[in-house]
Amino acid sequence: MAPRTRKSERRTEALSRERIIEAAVELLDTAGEGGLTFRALTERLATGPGAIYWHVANKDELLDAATDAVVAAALATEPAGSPDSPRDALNAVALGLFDAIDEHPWLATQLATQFSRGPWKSVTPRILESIGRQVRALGVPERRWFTVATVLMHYILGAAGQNAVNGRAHGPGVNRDEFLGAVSTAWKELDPDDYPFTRAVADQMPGHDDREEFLAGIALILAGITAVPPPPRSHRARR
Amino acid sequence: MAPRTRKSERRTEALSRERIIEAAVELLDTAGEGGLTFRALTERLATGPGAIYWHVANKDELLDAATDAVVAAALATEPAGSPDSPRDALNAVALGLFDAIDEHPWLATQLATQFSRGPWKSVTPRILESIGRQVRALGVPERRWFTVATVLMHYILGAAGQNAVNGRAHGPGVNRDEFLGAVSTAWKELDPDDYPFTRAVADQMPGHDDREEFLAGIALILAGITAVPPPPRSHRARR
DNA sequence: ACTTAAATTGGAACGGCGTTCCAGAGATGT
DNA sequence: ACATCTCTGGAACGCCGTTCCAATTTAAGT
Repeated sequence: MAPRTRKSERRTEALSRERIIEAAVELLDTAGEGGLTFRALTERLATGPGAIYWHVANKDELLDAATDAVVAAALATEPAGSPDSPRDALNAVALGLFDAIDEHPWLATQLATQFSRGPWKSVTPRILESIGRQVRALGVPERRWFTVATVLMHYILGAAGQNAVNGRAHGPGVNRDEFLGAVSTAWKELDPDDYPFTRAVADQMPGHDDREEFLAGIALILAGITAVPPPPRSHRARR
Repeated sequence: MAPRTRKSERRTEALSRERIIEAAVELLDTAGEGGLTFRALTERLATGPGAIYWHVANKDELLDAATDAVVAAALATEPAGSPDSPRDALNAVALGLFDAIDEHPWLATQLATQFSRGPWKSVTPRILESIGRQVRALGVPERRWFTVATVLMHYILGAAGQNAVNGRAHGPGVNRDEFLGAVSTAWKELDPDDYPFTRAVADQMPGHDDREEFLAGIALILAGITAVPPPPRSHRARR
């Protein structure tokens, strides 16, 4: 068979796992979730698929690594000795994730799908740890650590992902206010018999400030912590 | 050009959007998220792609429809006049979603990605309405409806999705307890300096009952409702 | 009953994706 | 100089969602 022709010269700057992950993040940021393909990656890195597969097992691992890198960076900001209260520190962690998801909208989907597959891998402990430390600092009894941290984590990721979507462009010239207004009016056209609640909240949606609403949710959960906790386990008020 | 040869006879039972969605759900249930392909669908329905595309715009719409159908069915159970307290009714809604996600594990991913794209379409108001009605019945002041319902929704969907993953097979002969045990031991091998909290909660994870833990999270949020609400809006303590 | 138009079907083909394969170029040691 | 190992990137494979369109069934008009 004919010998393969080698045309281009070898890369000058060596390929590395870090460079690949970095390029993947940039590609996801600029071209969206569907923008990360091995072909786009090979073009951007001026190489071939085999070179990438030498450093990375497959696309899932690459996505995991990109997610982990961005989340780690988001949680690493504000490390130094800010003598804030645990509440403020928790809000800072939450807003850090909020901003990271806002800046990299693909994170929302990626975190969700990563939770739904190999959920307890690298990124989950990272987030749980950051939240959990503040939960512990708040004086929550250890028995309830898991419940409280889990509630906070799910709310933070869910709400941040939701709000990140609101702020994105949904077509040419559609900004956040227009988008939320469109949703609001769409909800007000729902059947009054089937959707009384949704119609009622449709009014208060367009006006609110995202971060404030987000923090209000966290405050609500924290208020639940200080309230009388239900007895240990399987011991709720009965008889 | 040569005339196409027509070999098989036309379907006896007519194809319809409902039949396609039904087949899609079955395919997702049996073969997993990756199991739904147009080729598998054409084989199962004994037809061709064009026939399916006549009834359904594309795969995303099909996934949306499948998700909506399953969620609607889950929320439609327990309609009749059970004179439960709003708390019990809310728990019932939450457990309905919990069970639906447990029975159709692809729902977790699908709901998450659907939230991250056209988030305010059909399925979101459906869930928000079911939760919101109970929030209203609980006597929550209208100003806080959106916050409370949103917190509950994000927690319910996040935690239910997470727990659904735990219960699934992750390889041959790996059941829930083994899986959680493996996660627990993996967490206990994390760096004690970097992950003190995660290591601490690793112990209490394998033992707990899923539903009880799930409901404990909801109870925590509900406890926050009755606690003193933070001042109206844009009025938090500053300066 | 015959004709005609519209609704519906399903086979073939297209472009793009993740992935695999492997010849060979650079580096390194002998 | 050679042998060996690391790393590269072009070509090709199989599967995917989707499109195209001839063929067929159904419905309507006469």
